[in-house]
Amino acid sequence: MDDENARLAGLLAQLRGRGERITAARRVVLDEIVRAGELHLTTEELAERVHSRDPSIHRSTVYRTLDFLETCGLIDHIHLAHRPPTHHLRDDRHLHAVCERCERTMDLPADLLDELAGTLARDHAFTMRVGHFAFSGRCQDCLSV
Amino acid sequence: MDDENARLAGLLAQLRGRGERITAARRVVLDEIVRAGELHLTTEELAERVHSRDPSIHRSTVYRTLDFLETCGLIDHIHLAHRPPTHHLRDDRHLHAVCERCERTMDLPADLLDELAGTLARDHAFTMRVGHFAFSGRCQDCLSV
DNA sequence: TTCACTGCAAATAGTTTGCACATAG
DNA sequence: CTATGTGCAAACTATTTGCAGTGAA
Repeated sequence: MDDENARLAGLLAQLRGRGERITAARRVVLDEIVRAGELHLTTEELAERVHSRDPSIHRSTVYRTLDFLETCGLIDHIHLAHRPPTHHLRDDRHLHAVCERCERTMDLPADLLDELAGTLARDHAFTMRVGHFAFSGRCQDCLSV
Repeated sequence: MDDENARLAGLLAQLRGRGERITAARRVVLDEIVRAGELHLTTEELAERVHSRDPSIHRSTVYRTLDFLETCGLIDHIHLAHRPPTHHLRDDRHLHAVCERCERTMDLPADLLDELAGTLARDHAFTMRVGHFAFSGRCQDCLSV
């Protein structure tokens, strides 16, 4: 996908613009996150993909790189149900709901939380970071079980 | 507190009513959860309190007991920010917001999510389990930092 | 008396860290 | 050249499990 290559190039440009170094690890990790798209990959899953592309990149480097990219504001992590956190580009703005029984994840429009975010800000002086946690509950199929 | 003793007695009665055994571990774990009230104790924190009251109760038993009590419907766990899950009585119905910077937890009324829960059920066939995750964001003091 | 519950030790999953070496700029 | 990033091994935190023995009903 040319689209993905362009996206990667843009992200690397952001790093360069901030005066950060571009290393093999950062390039490959970012690339895998771009390629993963709407998949929700955990750190271990990303590490595995990264490692299969470049076996010299150590798992601990992937952990450090993800921290770094998040600090730089390029990516975010999100908690889906009871598995380790997953990572995605920060500009992917949508919400998630996970069925606590079948573990199926569904994507939801980000504006569902707009009103609640407003209420929290107005009445409780709390600025919500939308989307950091998934909603937990039951999908239709699992409701009666 | 007589109130807390009564609450404990009621919970034990529920177990007995279901035909479950009442053991020392179950008694002490439930008692500590009742006494903890609005504190949000992790499994390890509970295990420590339980152990200091009865050193013969092993940490792994506390894990198993918490699972058991949740399966029975007496307690729930909730994810507050980036620490291990915390436990509370199921009939404690309120929401939480955690500041991602100072880690302070604030309690919020449960009805804040009523409308969203309705929308999810109506438009997305998803029945939300309210309160399983805390909101993440920034409290007023940390907003500008 | 019987079977569910528990203690213990060991295994597992996920993540972090110290340090010496490698490398981007 | 030099500070920053990385590999590696080891530590650490949270949790689970197999098994043999204990105790609630």
